[in-house]
Amino acid sequence: MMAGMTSPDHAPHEPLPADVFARGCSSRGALQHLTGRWGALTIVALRLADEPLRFSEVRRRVDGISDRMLSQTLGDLERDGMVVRTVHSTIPPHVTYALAPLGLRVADPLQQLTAIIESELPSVLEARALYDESH
Amino acid sequence: MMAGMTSPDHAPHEPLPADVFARGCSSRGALQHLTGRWGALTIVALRLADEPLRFSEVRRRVDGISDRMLSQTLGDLERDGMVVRTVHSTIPPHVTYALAPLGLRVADPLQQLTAIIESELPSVLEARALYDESH
DNA sequence: CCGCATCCGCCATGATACTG
DNA sequence: CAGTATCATGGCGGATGCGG
Repeated sequence: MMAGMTSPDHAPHEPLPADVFARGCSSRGALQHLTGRWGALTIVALRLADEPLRFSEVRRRVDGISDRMLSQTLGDLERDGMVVRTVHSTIPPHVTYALAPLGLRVADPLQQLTAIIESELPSVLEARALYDESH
Repeated sequence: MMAGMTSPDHAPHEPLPADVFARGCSSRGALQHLTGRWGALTIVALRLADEPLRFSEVRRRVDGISDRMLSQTLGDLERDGMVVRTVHSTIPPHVTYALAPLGLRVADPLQQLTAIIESELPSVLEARALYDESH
């Protein structure tokens, strides 16, 4: 029994069990991996690169991420089918990460989101200044 | 595009465009408020409601959120200009939250993201099962 | 060297209780 | 009803070390 809002789900074809608003739904976990501190930036970095990136290249693009968090983030995303990890048997060995088809789909809204935030940052800063004045 | 390309040498106070990939950029904070644990769900809940919601209504829709986190999340979003808080001087007192224009813009990609995750949850679960088999 | 696992300090989170 | 205050905890992230 899922607690949560009763969404106006009038899907005539098939039931949609997934509900990100439901506390126990697995989609929450998947969303968290994408919207967590580093998930979105990692996905968008891979999207903007438009080619497989090595571990250190992702780390360089996602400024400030630690090895540990990058490793964990990529692992979570790979497990969820968002990222494909490829080991190249060369010398020295060489591992690349690329977006899986599913990762490419979620990358689209994530990139839109980062683009909006970047372009609207002045508005955000202005709103913060106003807010801080009266609080 | 400039995203991800933190030029190695540049003037420190140059009016550079916002870059979510840069460690110190304020846009990181704004992104974090939106992609944090509760930010996206709160925004999308307000978007789906399509009308101002009371504190307790948001809490009911965003299943599992605590008073403390909802208060903090709404406060952060209000400060960033994403949400408008309105106090109605009635008895009992009545406070509603609605999306500001900027919040409405970011709600669009966020809602797309949640929709993709919900519809693709079976793929995610299948990917996880495959991953867990070989790890 | 690159990728990733372990130890540990710290902050965000959450449960509970209290206030306007 | 709409929050705020206090305290306990777990996840985050840095430093370090190991394995390929």
